[in-house]
Amino acid sequence: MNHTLPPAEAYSPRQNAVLESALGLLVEGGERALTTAGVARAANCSKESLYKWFGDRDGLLAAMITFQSSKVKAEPAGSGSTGRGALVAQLTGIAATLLKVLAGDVSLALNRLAIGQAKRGEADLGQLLREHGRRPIETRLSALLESGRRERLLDFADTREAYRTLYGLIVRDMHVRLLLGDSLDGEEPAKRAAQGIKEFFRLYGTEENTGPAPERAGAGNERTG
Amino acid sequence: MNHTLPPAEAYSPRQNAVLESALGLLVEGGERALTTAGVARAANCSKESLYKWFGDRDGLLAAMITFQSSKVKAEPAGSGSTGRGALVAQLTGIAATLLKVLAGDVSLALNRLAIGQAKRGEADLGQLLREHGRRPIETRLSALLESGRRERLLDFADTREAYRTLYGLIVRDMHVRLLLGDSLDGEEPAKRAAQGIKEFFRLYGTEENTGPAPERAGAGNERTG
DNA sequence: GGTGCAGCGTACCGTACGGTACGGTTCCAG
DNA sequence: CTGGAACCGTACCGTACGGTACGCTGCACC
Repeated sequence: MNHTLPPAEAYSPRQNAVLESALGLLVEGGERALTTAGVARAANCSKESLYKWFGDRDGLLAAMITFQSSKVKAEPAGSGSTGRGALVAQLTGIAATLLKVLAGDVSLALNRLAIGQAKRGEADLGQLLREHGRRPIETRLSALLESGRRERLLDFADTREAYRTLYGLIVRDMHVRLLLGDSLDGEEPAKRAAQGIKEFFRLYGTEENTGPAPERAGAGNERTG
Repeated sequence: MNHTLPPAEAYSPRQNAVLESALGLLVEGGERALTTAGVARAANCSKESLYKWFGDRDGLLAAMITFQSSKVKAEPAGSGSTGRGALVAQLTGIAATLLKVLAGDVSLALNRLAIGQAKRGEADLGQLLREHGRRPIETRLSALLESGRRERLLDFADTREAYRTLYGLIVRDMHVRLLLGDSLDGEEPAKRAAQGIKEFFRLYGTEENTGPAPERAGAGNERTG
């Protein structure tokens, strides 16, 4: 009966439904709306069951994070094709997915929850969110970057550094802005992803692979004849 | 007696001291520690005075944000010298300052507070924080970028886009990581700022100003024979 | 049919917090 | 000296929330 770290195996269908209700409540009204009584009412279950299943309120929050991350998983691992085009396509796809996930209601709500909870030093939910939410993306992107390096399409020394730069080029300040309540006015995920990847190749592509020096001052005019 | 929007003029010295105490309390224990009774006790003032000065708890939070941002202001507007070296130096300086501010205890605590408060739609403190914390940086950096463009050192179409890319290259995912409770292990602000500016010039510098194609894979070893 | 278990709904408890009221003290103006 | 304003410290109030206990129902199993 260790509730301190949520189990890796999934919860029961009933518990999944409860967690779904809780997530909806969180998305709708923020942390203040996520009371135990509120969750019980929204999910048509008793508070006693909540405490039996998740230990206490913090356990419920942790379960919500693991549950949500388990839903996002399971992607099509990418085709085995090689070459610059394939690499760009895969990177762009992951980048667009990343942007869409980060901008999603549930992700934002959970990040707000974990960040609001975090204090100097202790950061229980934050670590959980990093482990379940960010590390998978990092490993996938890093693997792709390194495969690109093996193909001599990319050139970098430190994978982690390259990954972070790529992340910065893709996400920029969008995430924090959204977390603070700003709206992404017209930031198209796919377009941003493509642009970020293009810029990344200009920085870390091998000489013949920095891509067509893309539209600079003229956004939409002649393409370098 | 409109407490809804905090006054532009500074608060009285006594009130400043109270706000300072409140910030300390927030940094130390997070939002949960920031109770009206706790602030009153820490600042040796009465709750009644708190409510008289700041209206209610939200007014106190808003006052803390404006107060803190007012302390960060007042920087040496930059020398009037021109040329690529000066531009790089100024950009790097601002970038380093930005990183140091973002990683500061008080900034992190206030951002956590505003983010935790933010909900889908309503985001009272978030807007305040963006206005007082992020917009000044954006205007300063944007002005510098445009002056660089006038000098034909930089080449970009959309200032806001260029600014955001610059921001992404400098900050990357550091801010969110810190907000989630991660520690920046060995990320040197000055070094990161210089690296980010260098990369930005490789993307947006004019042809002769993309900088010396900097150390790529070989951080000290052979350069692409 | 009987028995036990899982779970729902509700009532309940203790505490913590936002906000208000009040008495006492200091300080300044007249 | 007197009046008042500002303010401190504390007590107080209502409410909301986390967590627990209890009675009831439905269901599986024997």
